Amino acid sequence: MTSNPLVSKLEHGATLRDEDRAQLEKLCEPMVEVSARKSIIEEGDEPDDVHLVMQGLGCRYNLLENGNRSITALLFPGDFCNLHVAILGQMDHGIATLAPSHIVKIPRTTIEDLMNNPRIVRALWWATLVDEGTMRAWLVSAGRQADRQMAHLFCELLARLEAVGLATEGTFDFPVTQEDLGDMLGASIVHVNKTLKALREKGLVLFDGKRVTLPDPTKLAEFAEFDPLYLHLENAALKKPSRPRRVSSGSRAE
Amino acid sequence: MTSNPLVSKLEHGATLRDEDRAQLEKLCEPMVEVSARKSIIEEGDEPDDVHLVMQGLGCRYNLLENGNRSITALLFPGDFCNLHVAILGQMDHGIATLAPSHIVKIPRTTIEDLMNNPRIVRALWWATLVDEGTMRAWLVSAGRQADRQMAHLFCELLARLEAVGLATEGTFDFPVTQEDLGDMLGASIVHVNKTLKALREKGLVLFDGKRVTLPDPTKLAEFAEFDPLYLHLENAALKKPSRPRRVSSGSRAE
DNA sequence: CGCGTCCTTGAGCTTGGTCAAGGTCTGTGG
DNA sequence: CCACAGACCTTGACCAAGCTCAAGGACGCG
Repeated sequence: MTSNPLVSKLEHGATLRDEDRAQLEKLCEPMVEVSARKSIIEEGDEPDDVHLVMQGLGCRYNLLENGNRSITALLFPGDFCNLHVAILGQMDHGIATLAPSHIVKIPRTTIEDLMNNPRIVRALWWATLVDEGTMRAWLVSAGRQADRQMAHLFCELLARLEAVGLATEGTFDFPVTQEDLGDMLGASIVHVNKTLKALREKGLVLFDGKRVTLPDPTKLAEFAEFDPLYLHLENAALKKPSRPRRVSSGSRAE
Repeated sequence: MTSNPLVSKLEHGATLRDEDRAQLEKLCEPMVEVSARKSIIEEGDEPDDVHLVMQGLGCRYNLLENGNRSITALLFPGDFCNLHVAILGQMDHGIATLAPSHIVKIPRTTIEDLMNNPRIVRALWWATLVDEGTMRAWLVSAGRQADRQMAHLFCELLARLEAVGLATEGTFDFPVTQEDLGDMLGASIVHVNKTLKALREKGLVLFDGKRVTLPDPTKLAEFAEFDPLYLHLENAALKKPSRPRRVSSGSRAE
């Protein structure tokens, strides 16, 4: 058993040996402390190092011309900010902290060394695909009403954080402002406030700006139409018994 | 010069040798013809083969419980449907055709062979990252008004299709219904119709269900706040001269 | 104690959804 | 060749979700 968030996350997607764990743990220092609401990488940057969140909470974001910020992903402990540094030049989005965090900067060459270990390559590829699935789920969710969308987000957070031991009994730390939440959902701060109130009155979500409590996760998942398949976790919270089948009249190729 | 869409796409992201091109071209047969609106892979499937679009138009989609379909990506010639088959088990989304298409099915083992060629691995990784950037751009776009969002989509299509020689002079084939367009934008069919009318009256977009004409791409890009950075193409259409800088009061780490 | 940041709520307006009706186009069978 | 059906497009009327503006309250920190 390890307390390293990178290792415990990757164990969900790949089979690692002790030597792999040691190699991964060696990556995770030295850590830099970054306070809340700091920019780490900006759109257009060409960073030399790969950044990894070890503690706290970061996000991917894009700024719009009207000054709005769109948050496209949350980065929890064990999540990489820019693993692709060696392939793409400029960043097409920014990275910032939402809460006080510990970040590691890993030189590009160290990452290239990792690529010689096929089990680690596989694990990192798995993590990338989960990130992609998560973004897809956000995109689908963005087309729905704000209350469902917000409920879906909280379900996802519970499932993700439970998988790395950061949530128990339907509660977890989530120190963000309502404005941050609005940037995640593409909603105004006023509407976030009213939506939170509605979910609270339904007994689905309690949130005080620091911590989230979900009194009845199953009921919340039903309300949100949440299905954790996209997280590709073995024993995900809120897992559905069976897959929904096609509704429309379309027919299958061949 | 090749007419193979996979090769000409990957040349934008990696440097290939003749032997690499030959190896890639060998993948691309035999092709299967699939008519429009057919399901190719469904959510929950565990496909054995990797599917690649060679001609036509496909999409990634998710079905919601109310029967709505959310299209999360468009698959043009040269795009893989499920390159990750070896890493993830179940599909967390479906793949379908929108237009009549030619599809290749590549056995998993052939893909594993490809992974021994580092230039091809790099090229495929680049393609995956571009897909990811594209999805991120859709997510950001989803938070904006339908007319801007639609304009953004048409700008993206122009840039992507120009890069593979499928668009000239601001016009390209795009045989989808307004309902399909609604599924891409998360908008109702009625609103799609009215939005198309508004863009037409502004002289920005002409679309007849088969073909798109953009009379003034620069003006459209300005309206859409389109920036092709996320496509990571060397000589992208509609490229902006400089990157926008941070507006908010946030400060940088360190 | 005072200021800044964040939360809360109401009022009015805009965007976009739903419903309904009719129009166009195309392929098929008489 | 025409009639018809089905799929898709178009438009108007009305309603609901969500945005902006505005004002005030709670809380924490220097």
